[in-house]
Amino acid sequence: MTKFSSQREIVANIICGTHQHLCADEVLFMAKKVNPRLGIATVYRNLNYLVEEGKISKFRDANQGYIFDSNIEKHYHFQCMTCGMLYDLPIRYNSNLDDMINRELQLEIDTHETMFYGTCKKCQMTKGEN
Amino acid sequence: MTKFSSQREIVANIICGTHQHLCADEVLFMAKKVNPRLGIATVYRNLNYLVEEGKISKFRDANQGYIFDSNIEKHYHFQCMTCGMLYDLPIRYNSNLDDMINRELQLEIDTHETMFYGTCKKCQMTKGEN
DNA sequence: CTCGATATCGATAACCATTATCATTGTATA
DNA sequence: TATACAATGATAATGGTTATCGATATCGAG
Repeated sequence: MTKFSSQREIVANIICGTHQHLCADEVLFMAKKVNPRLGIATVYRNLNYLVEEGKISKFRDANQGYIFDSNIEKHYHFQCMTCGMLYDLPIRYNSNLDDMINRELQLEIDTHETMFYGTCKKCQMTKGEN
Repeated sequence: MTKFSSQREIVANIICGTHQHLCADEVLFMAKKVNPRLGIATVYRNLNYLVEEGKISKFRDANQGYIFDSNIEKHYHFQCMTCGMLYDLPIRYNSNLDDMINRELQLEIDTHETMFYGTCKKCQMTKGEN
């Protein structure tokens, strides 16, 4: 039986109240502003609870560690290889791909994750200056 | 200036002579059969050299750590969430996606990586038995 | 309201994959 | 061969995540 805790509420509010992609350290940093005694273990615990409950998702980027995402709709990401910034891409999830592979290769496809890599607008301009 | 070493040759032969996806531990295990003194640092060093030289590629799966892949053609992967097995998918890389995003969102897209998740044929059958 | 069961916290140890260090060994060229 | 230096390999360090466990907080029963 799951009990209320202010720490869980803080973590949930941080990750759900933002449309950014946050790593555990960033969540900890923000959580400490509300409750400075809150620790990294509590952050991971509650982020993983939220993932299990399907309220947020997590994925990996080009670097080490997990990125936590309050957007649980299936969607695609872009990461700038110069500054590391992560963006959601405003293109629709192609579920036809899953169906097609399911049908043609007899695999049970649940989902797919796609990460686009390249250079963001800001870094394209900065490059030109050098 | 890069010099010959038998260890580098062993690692290169293992990863290039297979069509599997190998993690560093697996490469070490196979390399030790040829030269038992070969260490994990040498495995990583030489795998990363090969990646830098563009002779192999590396990516992440659902678990921790890197997967090294001798197939440097852009292609898609499938991972069975039951047994963890990784497969190349026999569908062509959709470079139109990169071009489309490049054009419509003014991002400089170099590439994209897609991982499909689901259940492989073998595990579909095993599931039915329970 | 108080008590007791137990879920949660949080400091920190443990873990695991990867990378860095550095004395030793191997390679190649003058 | 002698010399320069690239590469090795044992191991320490690193960094992110998870496990441990005594202390604390929550909540339902009485």
